[in-house]
Amino acid sequence: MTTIDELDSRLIALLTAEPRLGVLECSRRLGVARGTVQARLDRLMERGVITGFGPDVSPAALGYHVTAFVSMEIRQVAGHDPVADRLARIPEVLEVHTITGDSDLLCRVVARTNADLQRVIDRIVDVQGVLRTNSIIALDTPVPYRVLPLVADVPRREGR
Amino acid sequence: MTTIDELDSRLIALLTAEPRLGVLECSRRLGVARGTVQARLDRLMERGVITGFGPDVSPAALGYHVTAFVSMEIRQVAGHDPVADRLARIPEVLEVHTITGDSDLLCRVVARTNADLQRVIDRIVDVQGVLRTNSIIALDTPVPYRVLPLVADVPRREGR
DNA sequence: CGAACACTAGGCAGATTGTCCACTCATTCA
DNA sequence: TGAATGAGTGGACAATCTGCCTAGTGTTCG
Repeated sequence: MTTIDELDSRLIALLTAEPRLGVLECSRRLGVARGTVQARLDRLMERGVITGFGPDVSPAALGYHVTAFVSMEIRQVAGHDPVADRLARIPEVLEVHTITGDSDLLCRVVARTNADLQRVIDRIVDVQGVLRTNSIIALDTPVPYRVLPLVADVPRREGR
Repeated sequence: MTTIDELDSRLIALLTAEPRLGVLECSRRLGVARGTVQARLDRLMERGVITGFGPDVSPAALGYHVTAFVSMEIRQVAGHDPVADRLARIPEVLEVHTITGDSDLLCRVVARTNADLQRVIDRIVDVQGVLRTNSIIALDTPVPYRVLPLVADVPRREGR
């Protein structure tokens, strides 16, 4: 299994805090040679630990102030799920999971307003194979998505 | 409300596809002057549309192969929620939302294995104020988190 | 009309990148 | 033990990019 050491962890934390940092500046801050940082970064990406440096876009800043989790029951089919494909065509659907429990799929959607959410849900319900949906609105997000604590935790768990 | 035009959209899409691109290269690909790209980027960040360029870390690559959504009922308190604060101290808790519906909080957690998930849930249950939890495991994620379709959609909706 | 704004096109010095190299140190293993 | 391997260091190189500035051109709008 892939693991990371303390230097990797510090590097990721540093880049998370100040993503625009160059390799050279990172090496200075971490107190290691530039080549080392470069090699570490390359390896982290090769191993898939870091999947990219994509710009983080805030849906809220674009006017999508409503976030909701929509779980749904679908007509089960064998093999690859065509329902997920169709859901993927709805821009407001940001994420889709197949899940355990009473429902089959759980997706995260955003909308401009509550009224707009209705429109989005209607689109979801319209998707062929969707039998029933259940929506939960996220009122607030006291802990926004983050991975840093996990990254900081890994080298500790792996032993020094 | 903040909005973006087609050039912003293309810029974000380009950077999402190839995040390591520099401003100069972006300007070439988009067919505009470097200063324009620079100004657009600055504005997008000022307005909070782009919140950062943090490295995207894959929990799975670190050995956290299990993702679950844990909803919970909590002892309601007025004002700022101390339960969320305590949940935030658990590294495996990646995200916390307050929600509508039967439950009060919904959080996304990861764990190394199903057995490990039990440990994480135990930690959650141990949090003062948490009365009851309900876990749903994400078996598969046919649509991983994405914002691109939304970004591509905005300029269209805003009119040309 | 004039002001404000966004964009283009260019120039400049300084910093950074990608890519080499040679050397050291620790670990692994025949 | 001794050789091989992998990781890190420190330094060097040309090519490139960055931040910053100037000047000119359209557009929009009060």
